[in-house]
Amino acid sequence: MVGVRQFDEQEVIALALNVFWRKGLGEATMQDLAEATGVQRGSLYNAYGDKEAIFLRAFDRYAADFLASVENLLANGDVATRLRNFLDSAIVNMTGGSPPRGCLTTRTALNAGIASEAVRGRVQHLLGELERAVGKAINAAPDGPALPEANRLARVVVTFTRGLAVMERAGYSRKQLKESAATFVDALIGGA
Amino acid sequence: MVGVRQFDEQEVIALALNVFWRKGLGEATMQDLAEATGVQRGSLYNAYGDKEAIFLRAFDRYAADFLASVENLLANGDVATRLRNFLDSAIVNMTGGSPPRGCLTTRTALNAGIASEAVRGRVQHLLGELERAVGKAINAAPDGPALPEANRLARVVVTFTRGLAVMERAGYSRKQLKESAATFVDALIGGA
DNA sequence: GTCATTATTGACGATAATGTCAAACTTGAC
DNA sequence: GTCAAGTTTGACATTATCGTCAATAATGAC
Repeated sequence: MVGVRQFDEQEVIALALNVFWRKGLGEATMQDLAEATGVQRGSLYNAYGDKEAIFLRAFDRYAADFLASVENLLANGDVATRLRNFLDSAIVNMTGGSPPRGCLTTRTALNAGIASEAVRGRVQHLLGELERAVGKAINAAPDGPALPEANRLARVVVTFTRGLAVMERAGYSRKQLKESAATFVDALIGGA
Repeated sequence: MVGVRQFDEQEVIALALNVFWRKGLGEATMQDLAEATGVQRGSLYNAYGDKEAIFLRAFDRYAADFLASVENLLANGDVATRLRNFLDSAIVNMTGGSPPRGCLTTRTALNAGIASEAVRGRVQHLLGELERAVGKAINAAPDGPALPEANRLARVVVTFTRGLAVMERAGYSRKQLKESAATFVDALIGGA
């Protein structure tokens, strides 16, 4: 390797992820990324091609981390406990930062009409993986339902988390979201 | 009145609503609005001031119409029937058009971080009104729960509809959304 | 019919973002 | 040390959007 890259790729992608998380794919500019990473625009174009390529790398990292964390939280307890842990984690994820960053997946999905096929594919894939993980987890719980029903419920749960992400953007507080999530689980599982 | 407006305000706002619905407040340009309405950019600036003012008028119309329609659908039947009607209406609303337009409220909420205080306020107000209408309706149903619980459930239901809107943008079909909604109501009410 | 008032029009300058490129620079390989 | 390969840099042309404005046109009031 001769002409060697002057910046740490991992770090640049992490910093870029933060920009996309706060502004969204459409609103973030190459200038934003250059400022946040300390790498000039020209270098970013040379290294990655365009903004979307950077976004895809950042999103892939985000998706892998989030999914791994979720699988871990879904591993133990009865159905209600697993769902509570999953929903809490999603709420913490979207209300983190100051000001809160919201949910990257949801923001990206909302621009799916504008974004490219590749971006749409990543969102769909992550949502599918979440459904799969939740379905598997509630099916495997000691009091879990049988498989086709578990998968239907998983989709409802994932859909509900997307709703929480929208409500967060609309101004609902972490506390309000947690209360809604608790009501949801109680009503869904019949624990109330 | 001396120099009189050359265009029909109602029609222009309706055409503008369609543009915002398809593109979102941030992505729609004054040029888009000018082309869709047949009114030149300069005239739009003269008549309304800026893009956001046009958006607020369009959104207010949309919100009033949607809310009126929803209140109507929530007026009869047991809790499950009322919720099914409400969810179906939301799904039809967001999957209408070709290609589907999605949900204007949800798209707008996702840009709330960027948008102005006035825009955020409209979104919050509409969501609040929806919660109020749903809470009142399920409380008033023959088999409806008492009030504090009805309101908590209403928030869960409204949150779920926001989730449906996100899933629609992610590529889920009307049929898939309806199936999810049915599972949701069955599980929530215990009708399954 | 005249006029005052308002709307319309098209052009203008400003700003911001994109993508590209040649020149300069850096560095590992030999 | 020299060199070739790849990176960095700053500048450039292009495109898009915004908001404004002076000139022109239209019309209700009298």
